Amino acid sequence: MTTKRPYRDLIARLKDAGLRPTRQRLALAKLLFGACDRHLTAEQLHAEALEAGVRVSLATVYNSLHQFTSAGLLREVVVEPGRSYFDTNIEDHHHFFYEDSGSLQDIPTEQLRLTSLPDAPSGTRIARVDVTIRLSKN
Amino acid sequence: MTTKRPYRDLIARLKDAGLRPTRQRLALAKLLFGACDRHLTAEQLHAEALEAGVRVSLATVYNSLHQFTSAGLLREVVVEPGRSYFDTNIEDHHHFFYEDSGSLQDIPTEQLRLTSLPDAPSGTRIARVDVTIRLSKN
DNA sequence: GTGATTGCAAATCTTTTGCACTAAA
DNA sequence: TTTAGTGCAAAAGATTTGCAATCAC
Repeated sequence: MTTKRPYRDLIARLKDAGLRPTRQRLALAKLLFGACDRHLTAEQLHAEALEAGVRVSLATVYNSLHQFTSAGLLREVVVEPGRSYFDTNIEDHHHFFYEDSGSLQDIPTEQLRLTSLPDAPSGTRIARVDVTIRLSKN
Repeated sequence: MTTKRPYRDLIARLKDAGLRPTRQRLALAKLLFGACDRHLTAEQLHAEALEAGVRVSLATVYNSLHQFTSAGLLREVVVEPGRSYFDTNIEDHHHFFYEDSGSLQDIPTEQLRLTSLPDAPSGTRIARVDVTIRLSKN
């Protein structure tokens, strides 16, 4: 588990994305892509890294998250003023947002499919469609 | 145009919402609700107020926007990290977001209707569904 | 070696807050 | 009056940036 083995894929993944597999990027990538799909803020990822014994600065976490996003490894999700989430699921999908806890959850694709979309205004094209279902407590 | 006439409705509107029709709130309400539907940031509204010769502090603009939102006169829309828009259209509707200019535009209701939604997870109810179509330049 | 990456601290930007002052009822 | 509302300046958060030190290749 702590061998070099699990880094194999990650190194390739970073290289393919044009990013040098530095110690920090690898450690962050491992936390992000190691397990299931996740929705994390920079702050949260930074805390996880420190807990895992990875020395990395918050600035580098921000930089890495944006680099991963530009490279298409992550998706940035904005649902609250003043806070960005980074989603490891880059498939086409949508979100539940729990207003009370501020957490995000993927909506299974088959449960929400947009059948018809408006045309993009002339001179533009649709880059992405985000559906957020905001949930409050009963 | 600068008579007291146009304030009649606004005064009633604020009073109905449980807000004292102060000079600042009235002026802001006039800018917000005077014409067509708008999408404004606090900063933008503050600038407009100053241009219109209304002396009001940015803090009061923020306060008023949130009070209007709580009162159901406005809707807060979050599409970009670190910036909130306030939408004078409180009907059920969705948005185009122009990524290059950072501006919002309503999508005519009939052009995007969600036919099926997932059930709300137990213990929660759907407070709102936001669809944002992100547009980039061709 | 050399250019990319990192860490730190300072800067920036939006938004909120505390509190004395002012205005609406 | 009396209580809500306002303005200011300071504080708070999240994020970014500049630059010297460090690391990957």
